[in-house]
Amino acid sequence: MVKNELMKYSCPLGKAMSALGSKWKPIIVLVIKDRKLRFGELAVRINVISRKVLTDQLREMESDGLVIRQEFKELPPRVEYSLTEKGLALLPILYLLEEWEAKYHDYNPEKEKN
Amino acid sequence: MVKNELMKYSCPLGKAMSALGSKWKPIIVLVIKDRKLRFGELAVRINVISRKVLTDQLREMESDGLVIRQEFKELPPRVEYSLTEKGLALLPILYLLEEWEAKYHDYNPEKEKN
DNA sequence: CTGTATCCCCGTAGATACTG
DNA sequence: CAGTATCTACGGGGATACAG
Repeated sequence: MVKNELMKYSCPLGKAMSALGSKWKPIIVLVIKDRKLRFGELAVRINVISRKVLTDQLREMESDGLVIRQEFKELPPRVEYSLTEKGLALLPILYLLEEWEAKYHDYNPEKEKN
Repeated sequence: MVKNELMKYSCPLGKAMSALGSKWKPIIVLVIKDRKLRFGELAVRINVISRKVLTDQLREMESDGLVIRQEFKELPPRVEYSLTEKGLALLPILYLLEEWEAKYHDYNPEKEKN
């Protein structure tokens, strides 16, 4: 969970990366977007993630203040996840990362002059 | 190295995160910035990283087209690292991440209305 | 339906010593 | 100075089975 105490308490970027620097968290943020999604919907849309890992990631994101978990006491149970303001603020940054990847995905650095 | 084949070849964000989603790469990008830094200077500025790991990360970043490695055939040897255009394009995004962290580092999601 | 409980693998990264 | 070469440890992530 705590990737590295040193990281968490030193540079701000380290803290940021420990909040979203896992394999799945950025993707979960992108998938939830501005909607509310049930656990099962999330699992379907990210169909390569196991349920255990999805649960783990969501729990961590919840305690990092990225997502809200809303549980309905019904049968069958229903749980809806949505982004907090903090999580929503991350969206445009993730879009920038996607654009960056799209722009440079075939980039080959020709020996740059100095 | 290849974190996960599925990730690398599916969603663009997955590819982006595999290029900078490691523990040290974002920090290395921020430290190099628009300068050229020698290996030893990097090691000093990120003083908690071991030399082996620093080398590994730099090699991967080189093959991902993020950094340029310029070797001078001198004695004692000198090697200078700098960001490519691709790496430089990452800088503003990382700054946004820092701002995001700074803004929300004490954020506590009050039960948001729906 | 929404999770837990286990168990296990493998990769990342750390420590240390050595080299051209 | 700028790395390699080993060896080791840890823990994230995956598979599977079970539970409320």
